[in-house]
Amino acid sequence: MPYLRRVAPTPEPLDCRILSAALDLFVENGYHRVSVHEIQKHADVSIGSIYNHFGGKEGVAKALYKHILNEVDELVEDVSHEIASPSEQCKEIIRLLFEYTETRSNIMAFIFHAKHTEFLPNEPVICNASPFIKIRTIIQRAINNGELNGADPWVVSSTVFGGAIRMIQLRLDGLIEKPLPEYYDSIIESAWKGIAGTGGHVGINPELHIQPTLMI
Amino acid sequence: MPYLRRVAPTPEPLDCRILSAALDLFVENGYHRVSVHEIQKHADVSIGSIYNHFGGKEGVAKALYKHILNEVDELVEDVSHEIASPSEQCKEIIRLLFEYTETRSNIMAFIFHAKHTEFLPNEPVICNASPFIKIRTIIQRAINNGELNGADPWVVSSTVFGGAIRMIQLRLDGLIEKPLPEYYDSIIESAWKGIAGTGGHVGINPELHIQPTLMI
DNA sequence: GTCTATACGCTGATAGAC
DNA sequence: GTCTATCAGCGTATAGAC
Repeated sequence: MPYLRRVAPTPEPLDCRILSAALDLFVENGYHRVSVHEIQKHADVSIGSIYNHFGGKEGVAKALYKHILNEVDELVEDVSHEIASPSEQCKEIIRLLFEYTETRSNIMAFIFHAKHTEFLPNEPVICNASPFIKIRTIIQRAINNGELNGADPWVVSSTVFGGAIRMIQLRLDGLIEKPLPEYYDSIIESAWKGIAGTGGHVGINPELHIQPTLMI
Repeated sequence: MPYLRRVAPTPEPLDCRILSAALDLFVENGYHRVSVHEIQKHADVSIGSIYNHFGGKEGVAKALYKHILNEVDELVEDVSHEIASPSEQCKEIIRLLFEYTETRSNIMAFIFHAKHTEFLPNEPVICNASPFIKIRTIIQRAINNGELNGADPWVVSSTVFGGAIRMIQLRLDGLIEKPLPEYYDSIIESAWKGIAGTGGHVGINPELHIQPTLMI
């Protein structure tokens, strides 16, 4: 009777409980304000287990970081295989990131809000992680393609993803009140067509030089 | 003989030495990896002085934060008074931010890289600080003006500043190798005119649904 | 106001029973 | 492999002399 077996479901693996608790706590309070004891408490495991599995707090953060990066990497891979046009791949990635911001906000917060170099000193900056490199490759393909214009790749990728990432951060910070998917069409159109109105100047501004005055 | 007096110049005020040292250390190592002893050592003052002036490490961070936000606020104010067109104001602000990224990178890093809520729990998110609110007001004026199009203000401001902020972060992370001012014309043009090429689709992508697979 | 020496709590980490 | 009890060290903060 297989049905009965499901009355006592296999409990969630210990590793997952630890990582899940750590993610929540890190996002909520920041890495340094979370102690191993708190993780242990929230994950309902012993301290010893945490050290056995991950070697310590930094090990937990590292595993979490790798795990999440891997998921994002798969997301990019999936999109790459499902869609032919590089330009459309970018749009789909943005659409999915907007979706995740609503459904898995902690993961997005961990990616876009956490300052990883502060608690993972030996890791390269996140922009050099695999999925982000892949995204820049997609951009380059779109440029070669003619789907995106021939400006500097940094400028193109910043324009394509900068607005979306900005909105994700504003949403995570609680400033934007509506779910991001509602803005998807609009942000894509703005990035691709630009935001110049009908009444304004579209050129580069003239030579204006306000001297910097910062004191520190 | 006023000249002679300058042989022994008034030493830099103690407060400034502390804030300056703290800024460097916070940016280099992150707030939590910097101890009060290190600040004391680098600023060449005693621990007692730090506690007398700022009440502790968090007080130093808070003062630094306020000070820098104030400088940015003045920057926005200056631009507002020098330039009439809201749209041109945005461009000039971006130009200045690019300039600062080269000349005062620590300040930019403190603004755009530090996770303030982690060490200043009671402060509102930085996007709600005065200069950023003013910038959004400028955006709104440009929309009312017709200088920027009538999309949602969040979309417009994210498109206008998202690309620039992205480039600042990439530059601070060491990925972009050339000084940002070289990209200024290009990023402005991309944001205002969009980045669609001649050979590509400019429309919204069709209904594509890749299911989320993140596990945590 | 400035400094030195000191106290104390917290946190990451370990040892050892089960 | 899992757990509990305990340790050692660091880092904030203070007390008190000058």
